Amino acid sequence: MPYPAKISAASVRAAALERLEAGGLEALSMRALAADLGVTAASLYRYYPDRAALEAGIAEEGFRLLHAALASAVTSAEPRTAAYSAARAYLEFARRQPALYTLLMAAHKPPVDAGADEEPQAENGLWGFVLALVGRVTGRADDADAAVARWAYLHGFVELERAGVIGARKPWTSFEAGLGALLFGLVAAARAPTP
Amino acid sequence: MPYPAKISAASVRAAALERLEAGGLEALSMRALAADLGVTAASLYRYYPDRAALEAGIAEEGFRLLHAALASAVTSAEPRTAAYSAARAYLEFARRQPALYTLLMAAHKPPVDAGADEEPQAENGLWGFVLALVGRVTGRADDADAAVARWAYLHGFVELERAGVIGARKPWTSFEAGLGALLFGLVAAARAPTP
DNA sequence: GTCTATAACCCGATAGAC
DNA sequence: GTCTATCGGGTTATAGAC
Repeated sequence: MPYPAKISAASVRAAALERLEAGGLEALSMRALAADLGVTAASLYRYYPDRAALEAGIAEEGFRLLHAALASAVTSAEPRTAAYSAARAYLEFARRQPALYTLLMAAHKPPVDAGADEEPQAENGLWGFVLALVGRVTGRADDADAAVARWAYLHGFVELERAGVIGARKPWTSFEAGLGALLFGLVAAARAPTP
Repeated sequence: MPYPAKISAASVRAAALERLEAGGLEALSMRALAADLGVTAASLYRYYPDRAALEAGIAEEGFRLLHAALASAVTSAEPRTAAYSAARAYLEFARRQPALYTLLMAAHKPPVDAGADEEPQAENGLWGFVLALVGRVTGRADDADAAVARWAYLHGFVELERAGVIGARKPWTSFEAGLGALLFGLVAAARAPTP
């Protein structure tokens, strides 16, 4: 007689996020997740048809969380200050939720399929935010090259730190120094259309 | 009567590299690897006590391969040209052997253990090479910050491309542009000890 | 040194009762 | 909507015969 449902799509996602934070991505199995929720694995399939769908749902929520974290970190109207704040927030997000971050980065793997653009909405919103942020620094709107470069730097730093490459050398100072150098160079490149 | 050994540590590693290239990291199971070699899984344990040891052996070899690829790509004595060549070679290595590259980056996870530095030799050699390469551009020897920043950018670009983030936007132009901007900024920062 | 056989786990997913 | 039971697959690793 369990008439009021014990779980919901939202509660499944929430439990999945917790488990992800705690035990990493590979610890997220349908069985274990169901156990956390006090149900059996079979029940989950009422809310998500398979594991891939569940991961997609988590990623969608993760992109929203990341977007919100970046947006709320930007308190200054000065472009460069804003870019720094957002970069630190990005790094912190990845540090605090490493498994979720990994899932986000692996989320849009499905490379082609068809022509229809069915990218997750939350991700598009995030990309637009980053694009605008960088554009205000370089003075060029829609400067995708610059935005990609910045993102690559941030992502690479996150992963190197995670891999243990940093730490032994110099953790924090490298981040600020490299970010400063990259922004400096991007601004210079935007002003002089380069060789 | 199989007296001459069918396999060896080296042949195991070689087969593992092939399989890695073909089927990705998760396709590298002791069973499948043994099947490739024409033996049973149990035989592998004569040469590597467990899976972790095998992966470590592969990683060691992978670092040597990467180091060799970078070194042979540097044909110019001009620092900036050399840095560009090495960067392209790095990107190409990651593109051609994606699974091996992933394994390399995940290889030194074992974070602490004890005080003794038991890092793989091949990796230290690689780091020294990169450090010298970047140092010649910035004019500062042992500029770890700059080397880390450059590495982070390269690694991040590799991973973003792999994740499908690039491609849809702008693949190649972003790489060169961002790398140029980063190097420009690093040189500038090295000359003026910064704010 | 390689083999067979097997222990002891893990996983995703489904059918059908309640 | 949740359950039990189960199918069918995967994995690392070991014991002991040859």
